[in-house]
Amino acid sequence: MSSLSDQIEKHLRRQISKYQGKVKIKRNQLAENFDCAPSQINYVLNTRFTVEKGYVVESQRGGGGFIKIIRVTLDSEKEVIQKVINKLDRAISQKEAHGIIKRLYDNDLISERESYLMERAVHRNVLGISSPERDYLRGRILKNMLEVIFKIKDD
Amino acid sequence: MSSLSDQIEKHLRRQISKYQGKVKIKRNQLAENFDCAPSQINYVLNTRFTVEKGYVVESQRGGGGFIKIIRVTLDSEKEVIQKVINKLDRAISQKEAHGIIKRLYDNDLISERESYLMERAVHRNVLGISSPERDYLRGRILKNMLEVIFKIKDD
DNA sequence: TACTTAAAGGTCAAGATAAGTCAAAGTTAG
DNA sequence: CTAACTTTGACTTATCTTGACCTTTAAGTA
Repeated sequence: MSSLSDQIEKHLRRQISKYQGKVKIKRNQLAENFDCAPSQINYVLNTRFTVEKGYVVESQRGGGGFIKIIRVTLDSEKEVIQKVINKLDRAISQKEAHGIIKRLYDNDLISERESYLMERAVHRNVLGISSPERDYLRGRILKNMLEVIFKIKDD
Repeated sequence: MSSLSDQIEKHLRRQISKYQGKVKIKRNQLAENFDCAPSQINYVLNTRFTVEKGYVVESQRGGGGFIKIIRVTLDSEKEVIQKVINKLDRAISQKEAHGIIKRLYDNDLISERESYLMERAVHRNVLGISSPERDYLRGRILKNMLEVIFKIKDD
Protein backbone atom coordinates (compact mmCIF):
# COMPACT_ATOMS: atom_id res chain seq x y z
CA MET A 1 0.00 0.00 0.00
CA SER A 2 1.59 3.22 -1.14
CA SER A 3 1.07 6.54 0.54
CA LEU A 4 -1.32 9.16 -0.64
CA SER A 5 1.59 11.28 -1.81
CA ASP A 6 2.79 8.39 -3.96
CA GLN A 7 -0.62 8.02 -5.54
CA ILE A 8 -0.88 11.69 -6.31
CA GLU A 9 2.61 11.63 -7.75
CA LYS A 10 1.75 8.67 -9.96
CA HIS A 11 -1.40 10.35 -11.18
CA LEU A 12 0.42 13.53 -12.06
CA ARG A 13 3.19 11.66 -13.86
CA ARG A 14 0.64 9.83 -15.95
CA GLN A 15 -1.08 13.07 -16.85
CA ILE A 16 2.22 14.68 -17.74
CA SER A 17 3.21 11.80 -19.98
CA LYS A 18 -0.21 11.83 -21.59
CA TYR A 19 -0.07 15.52 -22.41
CA GLN A 20 3.34 16.02 -23.97
CA GLY A 21 5.24 16.78 -20.82
CA LYS A 22 3.01 19.34 -19.19
CA VAL A 23 -0.19 19.54 -17.27
CA LYS A 24 -2.33 22.24 -15.69
CA ILE A 25 -4.36 21.50 -12.61
CA LYS A 26 -6.64 23.10 -10.07
CA ARG A 27 -5.15 22.53 -6.66
CA ASN A 28 -8.43 22.42 -4.78
CA GLN A 29 -10.06 20.22 -7.37
CA LEU A 30 -7.26 17.70 -7.26
CA ALA A 31 -7.27 17.72 -3.46
CA GLU A 32 -10.98 17.07 -3.60
CA ASN A 33 -10.48 14.11 -5.93
CA PHE A 34 -7.95 12.58 -3.59
CA ASP A 35 -9.95 13.59 -0.56
CA CYS A 36 -7.10 15.37 1.16
CA ALA A 37 -5.94 18.78 2.29
CA PRO A 38 -5.03 21.13 -0.56
CA SER A 39 -1.64 21.69 1.00
CA GLN A 40 -0.98 18.01 0.41
CA ILE A 41 -0.68 18.86 -3.25
CA ASN A 42 2.04 21.36 -2.44
CA TYR A 43 3.84 18.73 -0.42
CA VAL A 44 3.86 16.39 -3.39
CA LEU A 45 5.06 19.13 -5.70
CA ASN A 46 7.81 20.22 -3.33
CA THR A 47 9.14 16.74 -2.75
CA ARG A 48 8.62 15.07 -6.15
CA PHE A 49 8.46 17.65 -8.88
CA THR A 50 11.57 19.63 -8.15
CA VAL A 51 13.95 21.22 -10.59
CA GLU A 52 16.61 18.63 -9.77
CA LYS A 53 14.14 15.99 -10.83
CA GLY A 54 13.53 17.80 -14.09
CA TYR A 55 10.30 19.68 -13.48
CA VAL A 56 9.28 23.29 -13.37
CA VAL A 57 6.15 24.30 -11.51
CA GLU A 58 4.28 27.50 -12.23
CA SER A 59 1.14 28.73 -10.58
CA GLN A 60 -1.26 31.57 -10.28
CA ARG A 61 -3.54 32.46 -7.39
CA GLY A 62 -6.88 34.18 -7.41
CA GLY A 63 -9.98 33.38 -9.42
CA GLY A 64 -9.19 30.98 -12.20
CA GLY A 65 -5.95 30.11 -10.47
CA PHE A 66 -3.97 27.03 -11.45
CA ILE A 67 -0.80 25.05 -11.07
CA LYS A 68 1.17 24.07 -14.13
CA ILE A 69 3.78 21.32 -14.06
CA ILE A 70 6.24 21.13 -16.91
CA ARG A 71 8.75 18.38 -17.47
CA VAL A 72 12.01 19.75 -18.77
CA THR A 73 14.72 17.81 -20.43
CA LEU A 74 17.42 20.39 -19.97
CA ASP A 75 17.24 22.41 -23.14
CA SER A 76 20.86 21.89 -23.94
CA GLU A 77 20.48 18.15 -23.58
CA LYS A 78 17.50 17.95 -25.86
CA GLU A 79 19.17 20.10 -28.46
CA VAL A 80 22.35 18.09 -28.44
CA ILE A 81 20.58 14.81 -28.90
CA GLN A 82 18.26 16.10 -31.55
CA LYS A 83 21.12 17.46 -33.55
CA VAL A 84 23.05 14.24 -33.26
CA ILE A 85 20.12 12.13 -34.31
CA ASN A 86 19.39 14.36 -37.26
CA LYS A 87 22.86 13.75 -38.58
CA LEU A 88 22.38 10.03 -38.57
CA ASP A 89 20.12 9.60 -41.56
CA ARG A 90 22.96 8.49 -43.76
CA ALA A 91 26.02 6.29 -43.95
CA ILE A 92 28.21 6.66 -40.88
CA SER A 93 31.82 5.57 -40.71
CA GLN A 94 33.16 3.88 -37.65
CA LYS A 95 35.30 6.88 -36.92
CA GLU A 96 32.32 9.19 -37.08
CA ALA A 97 30.34 6.88 -34.85
CA HIS A 98 33.16 6.88 -32.35
CA GLY A 99 33.23 10.67 -32.32
CA ILE A 100 29.50 10.90 -31.76
CA ILE A 101 29.45 8.38 -28.96
CA LYS A 102 32.43 9.95 -27.25
CA ARG A 103 30.81 13.33 -27.32
CA LEU A 104 27.65 11.98 -25.73
CA TYR A 105 29.71 10.36 -23.03
CA ASP A 106 31.79 13.48 -22.43
CA ASN A 107 28.58 15.41 -21.98
CA ASP A 108 27.29 12.93 -19.42
CA LEU A 109 24.40 11.97 -21.60
CA ILE A 110 25.29 8.29 -21.58
CA SER A 111 27.21 6.14 -19.13
CA GLU A 112 30.61 4.69 -19.81
CA ARG A 113 29.16 1.24 -20.17
CA GLU A 114 26.53 2.48 -22.57
CA SER A 115 29.20 4.12 -24.65
CA TYR A 116 31.19 0.89 -24.93
CA LEU A 117 28.01 -1.00 -25.61
CA MET A 118 27.14 1.28 -28.49
CA GLU A 119 30.64 1.37 -29.89
CA ARG A 120 30.69 -2.36 -30.03
CA ALA A 121 27.27 -2.66 -31.60
CA VAL A 122 28.41 -0.61 -34.58
CA HIS A 123 31.94 -1.93 -34.88
CA ARG A 124 33.00 -2.96 -38.35
CA ASN A 125 34.01 -6.46 -37.29
CA VAL A 126 30.66 -7.00 -35.65
CA LEU A 127 28.56 -5.75 -38.52
CA GLY A 128 30.49 -7.89 -40.92
CA ILE A 129 28.87 -6.97 -44.19
CA SER A 130 30.80 -4.83 -46.63
CA SER A 131 30.66 -1.11 -47.38
CA PRO A 132 28.80 0.92 -48.26
CA GLU A 133 25.89 -1.13 -46.88
CA ARG A 134 27.78 -1.46 -43.63
CA ASP A 135 27.91 2.29 -43.11
CA TYR A 136 24.21 2.64 -43.72
CA LEU A 137 23.51 -0.17 -41.31
CA ARG A 138 25.72 1.54 -38.74
CA GLY A 139 23.79 4.78 -39.16
CA ARG A 140 20.48 3.01 -38.67
CA ILE A 141 21.61 1.15 -35.57
CA LEU A 142 23.15 4.21 -33.96
CA LYS A 143 20.16 6.39 -34.77
CA ASN A 144 17.75 3.86 -33.36
CA MET A 145 19.72 3.26 -30.21
CA LEU A 146 19.81 6.97 -29.53
CA GLU A 147 16.16 7.45 -30.24
CA VAL A 148 15.08 4.74 -27.91
CA ILE A 149 17.51 5.65 -25.18
CA PHE A 150 16.40 9.23 -24.93
CA LYS A 151 12.73 8.48 -24.81
CA ILE A 152 13.21 6.60 -21.61
CA LYS A 153 13.17 8.87 -18.65
CA ASP A 154 15.66 7.77 -16.05
CA ASP A 155 14.51 8.62 -12.60
CA MET B 1 14.66 -25.95 16.81
CA SER B 2 15.15 -22.82 14.77
CA SER B 3 15.05 -19.40 16.29
CA LEU B 4 12.54 -16.76 15.48
CA SER B 5 15.17 -14.98 13.41
CA ASP B 6 15.69 -18.14 11.39
CA GLN B 7 12.01 -18.41 10.70
CA ILE B 8 11.76 -14.82 9.60
CA GLU B 9 14.80 -15.31 7.41
CA LYS B 10 13.27 -18.37 5.80
CA HIS B 11 10.03 -16.57 5.18
CA LEU B 12 11.76 -13.65 3.55
CA ARG B 13 13.90 -15.90 1.37
CA ARG B 14 10.83 -17.69 0.13
CA GLN B 15 9.14 -14.42 -0.68
CA ILE B 16 12.22 -13.16 -2.48
CA SER B 17 12.45 -16.29 -4.62
CA LYS B 18 8.76 -16.10 -5.38
CA TYR B 19 8.95 -12.51 -6.56
CA GLN B 20 11.90 -12.37 -8.96
CA GLY B 21 14.54 -11.57 -6.41
CA LYS B 22 12.94 -8.71 -4.59
CA VAL B 23 10.31 -8.11 -2.01
CA LYS B 24 8.78 -5.11 -0.30
CA ILE B 25 7.48 -5.40 3.23
CA LYS B 26 5.97 -3.37 6.04
CA ARG B 27 8.18 -3.76 9.07
CA ASN B 28 5.43 -3.41 11.63
CA GLN B 29 3.12 -5.72 9.74
CA LEU B 30 5.73 -8.44 9.50
CA ALA B 31 6.61 -8.06 13.18
CA GLU B 32 2.92 -8.40 13.96
CA ASN B 33 2.71 -11.62 11.92
CA PHE B 34 5.62 -13.11 13.78
CA ASP B 35 4.46 -11.62 17.04
CA CYS B 36 7.74 -9.94 17.84
CA ALA B 37 9.28 -6.51 18.31
CA PRO B 38 9.64 -4.53 15.07
CA SER B 39 13.33 -4.11 15.73
CA GLN B 40 13.62 -7.88 15.47
CA ILE B 41 13.11 -7.44 11.75
CA ASN B 42 16.10 -5.11 11.63
CA TYR B 43 18.15 -7.69 13.45
CA VAL B 44 17.31 -10.29 10.83
CA LEU B 45 18.11 -7.89 8.03
CA ASN B 46 21.40 -6.83 9.58
CA THR B 47 22.60 -10.36 10.22
CA ARG B 48 21.18 -12.26 7.23
CA PHE B 49 20.52 -9.93 4.35
CA THR B 50 23.81 -8.13 4.12
CA VAL B 51 25.64 -6.99 1.02
CA GLU B 52 28.28 -9.69 1.51
CA LYS B 53 25.49 -12.24 1.38
CA GLY B 54 24.19 -10.74 -1.83
CA TYR B 55 21.36 -8.52 -0.72
CA VAL B 56 20.63 -4.85 -0.80
CA VAL B 57 18.09 -3.40 1.58
CA GLU B 58 16.30 -0.13 0.96
CA SER B 59 13.72 1.51 3.14
CA GLN B 60 11.65 4.56 3.76
CA ARG B 61 10.24 5.85 7.04
CA GLY B 62 7.07 7.73 7.70
CA GLY B 63 3.60 7.20 6.34
CA GLY B 64 3.59 4.56 3.63
CA GLY B 65 7.01 3.47 4.78
CA PHE B 66 8.47 0.15 3.71
CA ILE B 67 11.52 -2.06 3.55
CA LYS B 68 12.65 -3.46 0.23
CA ILE B 69 15.03 -6.39 0.00
CA ILE B 70 16.73 -7.01 -3.31
CA ARG B 71 18.84 -10.03 -4.13
CA VAL B 72 21.88 -9.12 -6.18
CA THR B 73 23.96 -11.55 -8.07
CA LEU B 74 27.59 -10.85 -7.39
CA ASP B 75 30.05 -13.53 -8.48
CA SER B 76 27.44 -15.54 -10.25
CA GLU B 77 26.76 -12.50 -12.37
CA LYS B 78 29.69 -13.09 -14.65
CA GLU B 79 28.90 -16.76 -14.91
CA VAL B 80 25.41 -16.07 -16.10
CA ILE B 81 26.54 -13.67 -18.76
CA GLN B 82 29.29 -15.99 -19.89
CA LYS B 83 26.77 -18.77 -20.37
CA VAL B 84 24.53 -16.51 -22.35
CA ILE B 85 27.40 -15.36 -24.53
CA ASN B 86 28.45 -18.90 -25.30
CA LYS B 87 25.03 -19.58 -26.70
CA LEU B 88 25.27 -16.68 -29.10
CA ASP B 89 27.61 -18.06 -31.72
CA ARG B 90 24.82 -18.67 -34.13
CA ALA B 91 21.77 -17.13 -35.77
CA ILE B 92 19.45 -15.50 -33.24
CA SER B 93 15.85 -14.62 -33.92
CA GLN B 94 14.41 -11.38 -32.69
CA LYS B 95 12.22 -13.29 -30.29
CA GLU B 96 15.21 -15.13 -28.84
CA ALA B 97 17.11 -11.88 -28.49
CA HIS B 98 14.18 -10.33 -26.68
CA GLY B 99 14.08 -13.26 -24.26
CA ILE B 100 17.78 -13.00 -23.52
CA ILE B 101 17.69 -9.26 -22.97
CA LYS B 102 14.62 -9.47 -20.79
CA ARG B 103 16.26 -12.11 -18.66
CA LEU B 104 19.33 -9.98 -18.15
CA TYR B 105 17.19 -7.05 -17.18
CA ASP B 106 15.04 -9.10 -14.82
CA ASN B 107 18.19 -10.26 -13.13
CA ASP B 108 19.44 -6.72 -12.72
CA LEU B 109 22.43 -7.36 -14.93
CA ILE B 110 21.58 -4.49 -17.26
CA SER B 111 19.63 -1.30 -16.72
CA GLU B 112 16.29 -0.55 -18.26
CA ARG B 113 17.89 1.91 -20.58
CA GLU B 114 20.49 -0.59 -21.66
CA SER B 115 17.79 -3.14 -22.33
CA TYR B 116 15.96 -0.75 -24.62
CA LEU B 117 19.18 0.18 -26.30
CA MET B 118 20.04 -3.44 -26.99
CA GLU B 119 16.58 -4.40 -28.14
CA ARG B 120 16.60 -1.64 -30.66
CA ALA B 121 20.08 -2.39 -31.89
CA VAL B 122 18.99 -5.87 -32.95
CA HIS B 123 15.51 -5.06 -34.17
CA ARG B 124 14.65 -6.50 -37.56
CA ASN B 125 13.64 -3.13 -38.99
CA VAL B 126 16.92 -1.61 -37.94
CA LEU B 127 19.13 -4.35 -39.26
CA GLY B 128 17.32 -4.25 -42.54
CA ILE B 129 19.05 -7.02 -44.44
CA SER B 130 17.22 -10.28 -45.05
CA SER B 131 17.40 -13.60 -43.24
CA PRO B 132 19.25 -15.74 -42.55
CA GLU B 133 22.12 -13.21 -42.72
CA ARG B 134 20.09 -10.93 -40.49
CA ASP B 135 19.89 -13.49 -37.73
CA TYR B 136 23.62 -14.07 -37.83
CA LEU B 137 24.24 -10.35 -37.70
CA ARG B 138 21.89 -10.10 -34.74
CA GLY B 139 23.78 -12.84 -32.98
CA ARG B 140 27.09 -11.07 -33.52
CA ILE B 141 25.84 -7.71 -32.33
CA LEU B 142 24.20 -9.15 -29.25
CA LYS B 143 27.20 -11.27 -28.39
CA ASN B 144 29.52 -8.31 -28.65
CA MET B 145 27.32 -6.05 -26.61
CA LEU B 146 27.16 -8.67 -23.88
CA GLU B 147 30.90 -9.05 -23.87
CA VAL B 148 31.10 -5.38 -23.04
CA ILE B 149 28.70 -5.79 -20.14
CA PHE B 150 30.75 -8.72 -19.03
CA LYS B 151 33.92 -6.72 -18.97
CA ILE B 152 32.73 -3.40 -17.70
CA LYS B 153 31.24 -3.02 -14.33
CA ASP B 154 28.64 -0.32 -13.92
CA ASP B 155 28.47 1.75 -10.79
C1' DT C 1 -11.17 54.10 -12.34
C1' DA C 2 -10.90 52.77 -7.53
C1' DC C 3 -12.42 49.84 -4.26
C1' DT C 4 -14.14 45.51 -2.46
C1' DT C 5 -14.66 40.75 -2.25
C1' DA C 6 -14.25 36.10 -3.09
C1' DA C 7 -11.53 32.65 -5.18
C1' DA C 8 -7.60 30.64 -5.66
C1' DG C 9 -2.89 29.09 -4.24
C1' DG C 10 1.22 29.34 -0.36
C1' DT C 11 3.32 28.54 4.24
C1' DC C 12 4.29 26.51 8.33
C1' DA C 13 3.97 23.94 12.32
C1' DA C 14 1.70 20.27 14.88
C1' DG C 15 0.31 15.61 14.79
C1' DA C 16 0.34 10.98 12.78
C1' DT C 17 3.02 7.02 10.83
C1' DA C 18 6.57 4.09 10.31
C1' DA C 19 11.38 2.75 10.22
C1' DG C 20 16.27 2.98 12.75
C1' DT C 21 19.36 2.59 16.82
C1' DC C 22 21.18 0.81 20.80
C1' DA C 23 21.78 -1.34 24.95
C1' DA C 24 19.93 -4.39 28.42
C1' DA C 25 18.07 -8.84 29.25
C1' DG C 26 17.39 -13.55 27.84
C1' DT C 27 19.03 -17.99 25.41
C1' DT C 28 21.91 -21.36 23.55
C1' DA C 29 25.97 -23.85 21.88
C1' DG C 30 30.49 -25.45 23.18
C1' DC D 1 30.50 -21.25 32.57
C1' DT D 2 30.97 -18.23 29.06
C1' DA D 3 30.86 -16.16 24.68
C1' DA D 4 28.03 -15.53 20.95
C1' DC D 5 23.61 -14.96 19.40
C1' DT D 6 18.74 -13.52 19.99
C1' DT D 7 14.87 -10.78 21.68
C1' DT D 8 12.79 -6.77 23.53
C1' DG D 9 11.60 -2.07 24.30
C1' DA D 10 12.63 2.81 25.04
C1' DC D 11 14.03 6.47 22.43
C1' DT D 12 15.31 8.75 17.77
C1' DT D 13 14.75 10.13 13.07
C1' DA D 14 12.35 10.48 8.72
C1' DT D 15 8.25 11.13 6.07
C1' DC D 16 3.47 12.10 5.41
C1' DT D 17 -1.00 14.46 6.45
C1' DT D 18 -3.83 18.06 8.08
C1' DG D 19 -5.50 22.53 9.26
C1' DA D 20 -5.19 27.30 10.59
C1' DC D 21 -3.78 31.41 8.75
C1' DC D 22 -1.47 34.34 4.86
C1' DT D 23 -0.96 36.31 0.16
C1' DT D 24 -2.20 37.09 -4.53
C1' DT D 25 -5.36 38.04 -8.18
C1' DA D 26 -9.58 38.01 -11.08
C1' DA D 27 -13.90 39.87 -11.18
C1' DG D 28 -17.60 42.52 -9.70
C1' DT D 29 -19.41 47.17 -8.13
C1' DA D 30 -19.81 52.01 -7.34
